[in-house]
Amino acid sequence: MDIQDSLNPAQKQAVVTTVGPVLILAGAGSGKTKTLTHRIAYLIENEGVWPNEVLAVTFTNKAAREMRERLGSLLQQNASVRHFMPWMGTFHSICVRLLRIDGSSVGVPPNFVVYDESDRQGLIKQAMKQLHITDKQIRASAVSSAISSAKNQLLGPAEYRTTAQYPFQEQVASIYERYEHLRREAGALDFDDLLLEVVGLLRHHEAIRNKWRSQFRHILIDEYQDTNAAQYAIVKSLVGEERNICVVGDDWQSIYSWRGADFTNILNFERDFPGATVIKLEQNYRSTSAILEAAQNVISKNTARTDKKLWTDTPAGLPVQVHQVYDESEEAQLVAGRVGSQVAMGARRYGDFAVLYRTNAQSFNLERSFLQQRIPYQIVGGVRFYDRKEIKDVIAYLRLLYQPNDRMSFSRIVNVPTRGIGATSLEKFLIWQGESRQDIIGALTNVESANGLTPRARNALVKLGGTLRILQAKVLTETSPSEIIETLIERTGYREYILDGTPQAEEREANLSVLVSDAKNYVALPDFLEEAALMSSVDTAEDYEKVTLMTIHAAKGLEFPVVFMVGMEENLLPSSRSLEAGQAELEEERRLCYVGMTRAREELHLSYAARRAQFGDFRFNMPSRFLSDMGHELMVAPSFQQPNNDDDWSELPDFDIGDMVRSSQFGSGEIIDVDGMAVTVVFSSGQTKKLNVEYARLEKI
DNA sequence: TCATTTAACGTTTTT
DNA sequence: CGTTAAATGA
Repeated sequence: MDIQDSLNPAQKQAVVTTVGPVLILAGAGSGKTKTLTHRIAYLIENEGVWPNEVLAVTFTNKAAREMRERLGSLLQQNASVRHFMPWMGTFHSICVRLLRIDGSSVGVPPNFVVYDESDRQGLIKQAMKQLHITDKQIRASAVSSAISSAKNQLLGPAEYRTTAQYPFQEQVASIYERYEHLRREAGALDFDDLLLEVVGLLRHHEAIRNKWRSQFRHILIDEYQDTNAAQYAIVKSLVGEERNICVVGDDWQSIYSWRGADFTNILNFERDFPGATVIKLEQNYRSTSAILEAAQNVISKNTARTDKKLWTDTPAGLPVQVHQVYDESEEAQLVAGRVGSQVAMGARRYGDFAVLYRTNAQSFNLERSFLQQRIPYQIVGGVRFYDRKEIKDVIAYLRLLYQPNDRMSFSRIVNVPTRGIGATSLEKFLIWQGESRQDIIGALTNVESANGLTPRARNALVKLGGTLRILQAKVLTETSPSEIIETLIERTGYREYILDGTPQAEEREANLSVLVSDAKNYVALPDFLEEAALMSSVDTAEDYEKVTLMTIHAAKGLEFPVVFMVGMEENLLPSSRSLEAGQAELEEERRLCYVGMTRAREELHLSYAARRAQFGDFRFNMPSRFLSDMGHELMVAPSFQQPNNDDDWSELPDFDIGDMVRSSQFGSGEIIDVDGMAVTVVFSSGQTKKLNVEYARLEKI
């Protein structure tokens, strides 16, 4: 089979135009991934390009994995099979690889570790503490996003200070400075540093830049509308004299400007790379024309955009359906009910459905209804597997073994499991360790010579040091990651620590087993650590037997036969923040709405509630303006009946003293006190808990 | 000085 | 319900 066979003319052109800059404006559902993979296959098969001369950048690890698989089967069908692959991955993972090789030129240690958002905020809190800035007045998360956007604009602490105007920015400048100092000491890089250091590497080291330029003879960038200034700088540096750069994107689907993404990068591509071939993919293969038309009506209200006209030759299909409901729990019931009946009729499988929402908080009610109606579901995003406490603990141990200057990780695990080392002892130890010019593990084993520590703390530290030293030896002899983890869990007493007799113990242990089997996929510890840090919450494997629940952001690039978009209300979509912020932000919300709608292949349902519990009380939001933008071809489903009781708590069962209840967490018990939302329950296990009926899923029995 | 108990809080979107 | 920070007790 020829690589070009299944392609339409525009796609074919995108595949065979292999010389010079190429801009592919790919509308939603226009076969973008297919085109990209075919292009790579074509380069390798027909143009004699070696796989390792190709650099393909994707937006998520999942997209990279998918592309790798597709490319594998594409190349296998053809004569010559090469068992190695192009460089594929997110900007972040590519940068990790470059820095492992050449990072020493810009002062990045070869064994650096990657800090995620919560690590970064932890370090910011430490920096603030050292500067005696209370985290009451400035939130660490605010500092974090300020630092992040500074880094995304390629501003170091000094440059940032010169731009500071307000007292807040002055303070951030100091924290930023301190943070960078601590981060360097720990041998760690945060997400933004990965990009920033590579920018510096390529800018200031001509030989290295030229090396990579001649290595990557063909560069492909997916989701180019979501690149930020740092990523843009990397692209510009890597493109060599041949200028074989191909970017794919859709300004209509730019939804990450709050993260520093700048879709003018795609609008300026022709200016940056003169003589570029521009190819528009406008035929949509995904959605029915009813869905496509409604989506097009929404997006066309934006002013800052390119002109495109998506078309399809598929039939109109069912009209887009709008459902008005009374409140969020009725909304959830409606969705779950629809899913349940369609599956019961045999018309669909659970995996055919996706429910999309603006904020993660909205998943709660949906989950409850799905549980009640016994419909299997999976949440994509939300809490990452690698964000669970037991997992982060083990990762912290591993990081410390690999990078024994990582104070953050050390502080996390020094008293986990409990060893009798509290805040005071830790601080004393760290001060001494800092002065003694040894790394943490070395300092632990020599801690006898430290003074000021209580004998109890000293003994505990020595013992910990011994254990870590043994484990560290295993890292150096390149024992497999899974083996290291297993030894670690035993030797540190971590297994005993999580088996504390509570009902969650089993789940925690199961999570550790998953971690061990995950680790079996990696030969060396650094590879595993990198994956753990860069694995995003949307990178979870899909399950075809479950309904998918996720944010609209997380749904980008996916498609489903039936999509429900819930919470189509003013102040939610568009969000209240965007309404306050202004026109540009509102246009981004509109794009977000467009992205959500175009995920649907056959059926699209939109719902809005008259009343919604938001920010602690009840809001009465207007239907989203995007609904009226969609045109008149919508089917408005029968409106809700106002529940006959006007009690605010109608969905929550009434609880009285003496009632028997069941909790998924604590088992069954008896209510002994009721105080507004707070209910005191004595459980059969003997423990007494004060629970909030709004959050605890208490079931009356 | 450390560990356990109690109170307060939760709302964008994420590599 | 989870997590986190303060308060309390050993």
